[in-house]
Amino acid sequence: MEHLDAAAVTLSISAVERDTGLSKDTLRVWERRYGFPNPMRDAFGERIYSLDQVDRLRAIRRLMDIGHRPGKIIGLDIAELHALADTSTGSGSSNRAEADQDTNPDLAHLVDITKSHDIEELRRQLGQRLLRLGLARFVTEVVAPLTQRVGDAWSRGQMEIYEEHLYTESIQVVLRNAISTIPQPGDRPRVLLTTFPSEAHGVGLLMVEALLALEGCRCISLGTQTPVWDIVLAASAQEIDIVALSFSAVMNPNQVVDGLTELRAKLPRSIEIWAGGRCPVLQRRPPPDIRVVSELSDLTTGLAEWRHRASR
Amino acid sequence: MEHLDAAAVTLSISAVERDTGLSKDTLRVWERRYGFPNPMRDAFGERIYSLDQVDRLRAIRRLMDIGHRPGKIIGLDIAELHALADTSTGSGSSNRAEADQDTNPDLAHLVDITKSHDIEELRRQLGQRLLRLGLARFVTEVVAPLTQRVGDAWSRGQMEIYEEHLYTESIQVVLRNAISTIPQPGDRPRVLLTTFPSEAHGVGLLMVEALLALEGCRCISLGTQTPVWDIVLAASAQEIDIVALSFSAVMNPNQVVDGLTELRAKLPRSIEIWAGGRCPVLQRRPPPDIRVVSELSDLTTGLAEWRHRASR
DNA sequence: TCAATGATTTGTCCATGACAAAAGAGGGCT
DNA sequence: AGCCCTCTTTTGTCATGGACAAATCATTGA
Repeated sequence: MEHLDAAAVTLSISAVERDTGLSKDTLRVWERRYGFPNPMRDAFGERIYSLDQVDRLRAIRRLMDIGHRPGKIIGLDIAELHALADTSTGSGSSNRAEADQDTNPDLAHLVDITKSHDIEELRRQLGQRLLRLGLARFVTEVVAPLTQRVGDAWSRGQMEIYEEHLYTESIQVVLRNAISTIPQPGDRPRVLLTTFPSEAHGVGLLMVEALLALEGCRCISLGTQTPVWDIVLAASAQEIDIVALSFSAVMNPNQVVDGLTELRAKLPRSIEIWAGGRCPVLQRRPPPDIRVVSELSDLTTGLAEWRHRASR
Repeated sequence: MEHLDAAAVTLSISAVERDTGLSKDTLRVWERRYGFPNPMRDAFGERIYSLDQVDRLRAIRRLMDIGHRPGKIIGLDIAELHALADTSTGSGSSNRAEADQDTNPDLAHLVDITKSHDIEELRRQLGQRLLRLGLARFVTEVVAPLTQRVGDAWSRGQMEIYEEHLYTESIQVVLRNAISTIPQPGDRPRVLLTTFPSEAHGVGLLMVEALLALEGCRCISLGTQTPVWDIVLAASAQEIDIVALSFSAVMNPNQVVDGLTELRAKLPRSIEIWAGGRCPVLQRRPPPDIRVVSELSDLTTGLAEWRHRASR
């Protein structure tokens, strides 16, 4: 009778593929080239991976997502991987964000609540701040920096995936509720919100939707993961003025640039493309004829400019 | 629409894997054994599949989901496949669903609204039915069959992906709003809701959450795509009684079975696993010690049983 | 009619080789 | 510095073909 101890648990290669997102091919080729992972074999000669190795693989995956290369980090043990995650900041240590991190005890408090798994309390606290600050300030001063903190904590291995999911779900509940209370939906511009197929993170979209709806935009959200061609179809069917896309730090830079370029080519010039989020490549080499929204506050200025252009 | 490229479009093996749910290994071994699919090769000798073949593969996949075996049907052309799909009813249990499809003009009306792209109207109509029927009947009599219809229409190519996204988003808004108005959250059982990493569809979760919350369960949703090990961690941290998972028809059957078996092995026996959704493999070869929730109405009976057991 | 047994089908795994695309490293140039 | 053009290394994915357990079918005997 086996007990559920972590030591005895092993996974097949397809289970590891499912849990780490690394393809079977990649897992085998790493083993061949780097000697890691180094799975046992079962009675049939098939690979069986220990939980330790899967954890290490996940840590490696996270570091790769923020720009590290497998060959350099695959030899490190789990402690070294975590240490590396601590020193290498994923989302570029911008001065203001750093300051927020250090000086804002309220955010730290909210992160602590998240880690305490008391989601009722988290939602209560979020709701309280929403009421106190109003939706716009709540989004820019609480949700945005808090989400970044949670993302950072996750990429450093200080937070489990399920904790991040609980956080995301709570934010969604609060934001969606708030959005649905915004009285009269505006008319123009009509903004289509979505992400590319490899981007599953949807909180950024909700933040943008909240801010734009407050400013009197008509927001049409497709949720996450829409293929480029379907974005084009939707924009045309919905008579869209602006297509707004959100990119998290974990997205492949080339997919971002290629996708945006392709989208720009397929959309009529009259439709603007706004790209925002924590994805570094947007700052470093933004595609032409795309509006990069670095900060949430850029939304209002961008909107003012659009309205000015439209009124001519 | 611009059909400028329908004939010229080809897909790589990984694109076909994504679109059909058939693994690369399976695609290659079918080619080796049956001579189909029969992809062209590009300049580098890599397989490129025509849209025709992908359509045929999808049709084969659907027939397999209702019990046909690949060797018998892989030689049929697309017309024969469709004919076969029409004659062979999916597992016979679909009398009620079938009747719904044919007799319920209201559902057809809602599908038409979805395809007309008037999301304001769609939400209005949904809200109206919610008020008229109450949340429980709204979920079972409107959302569930409607979602199935939309899914069917999509898999038959009668609906664009973005239209399905618009539908999903509208349902989410309506359901989440309704859920948040359920007055007192119950205490027990504590139910954890989520999906496996390869399952991005979250509407099923919301339906279950609505029904269970109405019955006085405490629902903790992780949203979609949680790795198995994190489900285990979350279940323990949240003192969960029941883990409820949702599976759409497009999920790889083996991933479903393997994942469930693995989860069952890692969770303490005291925590139940409930698996529901339109995934055929759940009916045909359900893993042991898992409660398969075939119909939404099974939730109430299952809950009554759980409470009976718990009260002893 | 049903259960047990042998035959066939089918999906996944394995090992190894190959190669394009991405990322890094220089090297001149302004 | 910064930028653009090379060359080299790294890395993921694809290909081939062999193997085999598990699922399913077909057949036999009670």
